[in-house]
Amino acid sequence: MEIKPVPEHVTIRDVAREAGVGVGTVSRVLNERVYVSAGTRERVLTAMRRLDFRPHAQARRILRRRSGMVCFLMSNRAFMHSFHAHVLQGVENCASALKQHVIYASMHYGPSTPAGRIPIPLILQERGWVDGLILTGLVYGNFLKRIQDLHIPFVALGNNVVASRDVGDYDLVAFDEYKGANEATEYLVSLGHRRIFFVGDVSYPWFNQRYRGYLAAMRAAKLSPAGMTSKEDHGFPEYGEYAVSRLLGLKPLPTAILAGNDDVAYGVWRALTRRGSSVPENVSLVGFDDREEARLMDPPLTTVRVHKEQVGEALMKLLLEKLHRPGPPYTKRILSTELVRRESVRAL
Amino acid sequence: MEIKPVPEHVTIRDVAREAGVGVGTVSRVLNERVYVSAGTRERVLTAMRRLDFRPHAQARRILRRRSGMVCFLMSNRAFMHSFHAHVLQGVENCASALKQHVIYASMHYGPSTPAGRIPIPLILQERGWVDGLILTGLVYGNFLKRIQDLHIPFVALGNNVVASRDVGDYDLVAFDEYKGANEATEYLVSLGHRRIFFVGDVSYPWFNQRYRGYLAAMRAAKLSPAGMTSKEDHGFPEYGEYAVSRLLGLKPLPTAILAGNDDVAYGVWRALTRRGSSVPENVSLVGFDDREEARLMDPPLTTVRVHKEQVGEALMKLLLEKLHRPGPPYTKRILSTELVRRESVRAL
DNA sequence: TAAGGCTCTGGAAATGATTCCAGATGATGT
DNA sequence: ACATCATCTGGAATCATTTCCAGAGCCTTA
Repeated sequence: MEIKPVPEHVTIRDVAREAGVGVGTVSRVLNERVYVSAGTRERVLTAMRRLDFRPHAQARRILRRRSGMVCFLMSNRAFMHSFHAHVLQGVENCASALKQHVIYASMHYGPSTPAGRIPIPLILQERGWVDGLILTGLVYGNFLKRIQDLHIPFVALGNNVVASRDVGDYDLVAFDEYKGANEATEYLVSLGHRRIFFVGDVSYPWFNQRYRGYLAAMRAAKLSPAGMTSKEDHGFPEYGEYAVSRLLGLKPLPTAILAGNDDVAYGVWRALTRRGSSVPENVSLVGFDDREEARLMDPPLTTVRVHKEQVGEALMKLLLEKLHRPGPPYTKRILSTELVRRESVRAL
Repeated sequence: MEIKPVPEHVTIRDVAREAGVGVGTVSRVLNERVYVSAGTRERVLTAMRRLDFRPHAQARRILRRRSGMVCFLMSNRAFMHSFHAHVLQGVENCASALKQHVIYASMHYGPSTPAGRIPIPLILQERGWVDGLILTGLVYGNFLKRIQDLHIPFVALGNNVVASRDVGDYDLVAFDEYKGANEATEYLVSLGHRRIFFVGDVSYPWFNQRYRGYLAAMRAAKLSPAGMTSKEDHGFPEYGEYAVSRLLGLKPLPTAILAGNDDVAYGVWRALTRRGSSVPENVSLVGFDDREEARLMDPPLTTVRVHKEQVGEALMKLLLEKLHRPGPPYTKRILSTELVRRESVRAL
C-alpha cells in the first residue's frame, strides 16, 4: 500500500478525499449531527486521525454567528491585583467548562470624558472578535453608555461601577457589601462591643456600601457610629495608619474597628501594634475581602470573605444567558458574603 | 435625496455599492495599501462612516494566516497570584501596543503523565485560534514535549520550568535568580554579616537557583553556608516559620537570613517577632520578588525586585519575533533583578 | 509615435468551514 | 405494487474578506 503524503494544511476536503466521502459528511461527523451511518463515521474519524486534522477556528466561526470568545475588560487599573485575578480565574473556569475562550484586555479613560469621545478598545474595533464583554476594574457611567451604543452584550461587576441614574439599565453581578458589613458589625455587637469604629474612605463606592451596612447595624443596636470616613489621597494601608493616628486622640477609645477592607485593616493593625496596642487584647479588628494575607496576619484577621471565583463564574454564566436572550429584562445577581471568624476579635 | 436603509450586517460589498467602487478597492482602503487615489479613498471612507462599517474579524483572519491572538497559558495553579497577574499585565500592555490580543487559559496535569497522554488544552484543539503560546505557571518537561509535537510557536517563562535535559531546546524569558540572590548575599556581607542563613525549599527550581547564587557568594567571601533547604509540605510562610523554629536551636545564631521569597521572609519575620527577636536589631532579613506587601511589612522588607511587567513584555516580544522567524536558533533572554534596600537590614 | 512603466481600478478566485437541497436507498404500511 | 417515510449522502451555495490578474489611462523616453 502506498503511503500518501500528508498535506501541510489539512482541510475538511482532504479528509473527505481520504475517506472517500463528501465534504458535507465530514462536516456532519465533526458536528455530531444525526444521519451519518456508523460505518461512514468510522471511516471519516480514521481519516481525520491519519491526517491529524484539526478544524480551522476562524472558518468555523464565520458561518456560525458566534465567535466563542468573551472579553474580560479591566478599566482604569495600572495592574491587576489579587482580587481581580481571582475573579478572572472564576471566569476562565466557567468559560472552559462551556468551551468558551476569554480574552484579557485592559484600558484607561477618565470619568468625565464624553461617552462618544472614549476611544473604542481595540477588541471592539472589528466586528466578531468577541460575543460579549465582562466589565471589571473601576467602571464609570460614561463608558457604560459608550458600550450600550455599540450594541454588544455585556455584564458588569456591579460593585465597581460608579454611575449616576441616567445610565440605562444593564446586567450585573455583585456581592452584598451592605449585608457583609452589617453582619460583621452585628457580630461585634453580639460579642459585647459597644464602641465600634468604621475606617474607610466612603468616596469609593464599595466603602460607601459597607459603611451604610455598618451604620444600619449600629442604629439597630442603638449605638452611635464613629470612625473615619473622609477622603484622603492615601493608599489603603496608609489610610488605616492615618486613621489610627487620629482616632487614638479620641476618648473613649474604640474596643473594635471595622476596616473598609483587608488592606485598610492591615494599616490599622500596623499602627496599633507600633503604638503598643495589641490586637485583639486592646482592640478587636475586622477586615473585608479575605485576601490570602488576612489568614497570615498576626493574629489572623477576622474578615468578610468575598467568593471571588464565584463572582467570576456568575459573570460568565450571566453573560452567556444574555447571549441567548439579549435585551431586557436586566438581571442583577447579588451574591452573599461570609463572615470568617479568626483571632483578631475577642469577646468583651 | 433619498435616505437608503442601513443593512443589519454591513459588509465590504455594501460599502463598495455605497461608494460606487469595487470590493477590491474597499479592501485596499481598509488595508492601507498603495494605489488608491485620494479621491476614491475619501469616497470609500465616507461610505464606511455612513454605514458604520466594521470589518469582520474572522473573515479577515481566514485569508491572512495569522489570528492576531496569543494564549497566556497558566499550568498547574489553582489561582493566579499577584506575581503572575503582573506578568499577564505586562504581556497585555505589549500586546495591545502591537495590536494583538491575549487569550487567558489555565490547565492542570501531572509531571509524570506521558507527553502523548496530556489532554490538549481546548484552545489548541482547533487550528487557527492562536498564533503562539506563552507558558507560565509550573511547567513540566512532558508538557513542553507535547507542545513541541503540536508545532505551534511558544515561549516559556523560564524560571518556572522543571524539565530535564532530554526536552529539546526552546525559547524562554527568565530573570536572573542566581545573580539576584548572589548580589543580595554580597550586600549582607558588605554590611559586616558573617553568619548568613538561607531559607527555602530547594526542590523548587527557583529556590534552587537562588540557593546556588547564595552559595557562590558565601564561598567567595570564605563564609560557610547554612540554613534550611529541605523539602517540606508547607506553604511558603509556614516554611519560614518552621525554619526559624529549627534554626533558633543552633549556635551560633545567624545575624542575617536570606529568604527564598517574600512569602518565606514573612513567615520568618512572624516567627522571629513572636519569639521576641526583632528585625533588624537581632536578625537582618532579605526576601525575593518584591511583592507589594514587602514594602508594607514592619519594618519594610529589603528584597530582590523582579520586574514582572518587564518579564511579560519580553515574553510577548520574543513570541512575536518567533512568529516571524520560526524554528532555531532559540533565544534565552535573561532579565536582571534589582536589590531594593529597605529597613529590614542593618549594618553590623 | 511606439514602447514601456507607473498608477489605479473592477471583479473573479480563493480561503475553509457549514447548511441546504436534491436524490438514493431501504423499510414499512396498505 | 405503490406510496410514504426515515435514513443517509454528495455537492453547490454561502459567509466576508483578501489577493491576484487583467486592463485602462497617463506620463516618460527614445
